[in-house]
Amino acid sequence: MRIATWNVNSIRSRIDRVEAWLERSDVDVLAIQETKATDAQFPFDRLQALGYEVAHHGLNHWNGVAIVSRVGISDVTPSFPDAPAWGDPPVVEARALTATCGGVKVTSVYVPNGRQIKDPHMVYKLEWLAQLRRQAQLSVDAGETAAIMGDWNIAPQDEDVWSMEYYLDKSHVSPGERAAFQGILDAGFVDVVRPHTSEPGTFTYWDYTRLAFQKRRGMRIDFILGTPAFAARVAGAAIDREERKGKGASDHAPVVVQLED
DNA sequence: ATGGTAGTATGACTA
Repeated sequence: MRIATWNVNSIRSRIDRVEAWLERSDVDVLAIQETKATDAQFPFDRLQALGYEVAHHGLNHWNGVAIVSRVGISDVTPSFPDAPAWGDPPVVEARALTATCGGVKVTSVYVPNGRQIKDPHMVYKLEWLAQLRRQAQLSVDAGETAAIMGDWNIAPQDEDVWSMEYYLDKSHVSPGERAAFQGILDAGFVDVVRPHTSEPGTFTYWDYTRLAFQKRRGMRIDFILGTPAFAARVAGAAIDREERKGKGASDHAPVVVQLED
């Protein structure tokens, strides 16, 4: 079974690319982030025509997460217990979606950006991750075959950004964010992709501006974290940076894991 | 040089 995650930055503007990528990548399950759509706007028919079942959680034109699967999809659950709210009035945003696909409990996450070190959105980000950690701990303790995958908006290690000097005092690399990410690992989850993609300069995201992709100025912020039961089945992993190339690309590349049966 | 580009309910905000 092949399982992947991809921040597509709008499913409506990216649907041709997503369709083409699903056809050539041969993935069975894809967790999508930033659909930027409501259910009414989501192109369910296009993905269903390729043989995938689709679960989507989108409230408006911001955020939005989905899971598409051709190995079955059940127990679909939007968000997670005690997820904090954001905005005025405060709303629990569409940033997480869980479903069971082919015997694996998959959670698609779009972690809040944080914006700046001293920004209310950073407080929201850290609280969101603290609550996610609680769920992660329950999942590990229950012995589940589960993965939390998506855009974490955190570069956990210095080598996960093209320049620490550039990111000094910016979000994504701060001690607080890294501690929050480490919290998920401390709960027992494992980064199952890094061991297979350890080459220096391996990133999953490149800013649209300043020719960042061409200059190889990226960040590794998209991760597939699995429970020990999930990690034990991982046979390989890859980051499809080819998908970042050309006109109409998302600013994120898909991340893929191969699971043994 | 708070620029650049891409997305959206687009002349305003998010990433």
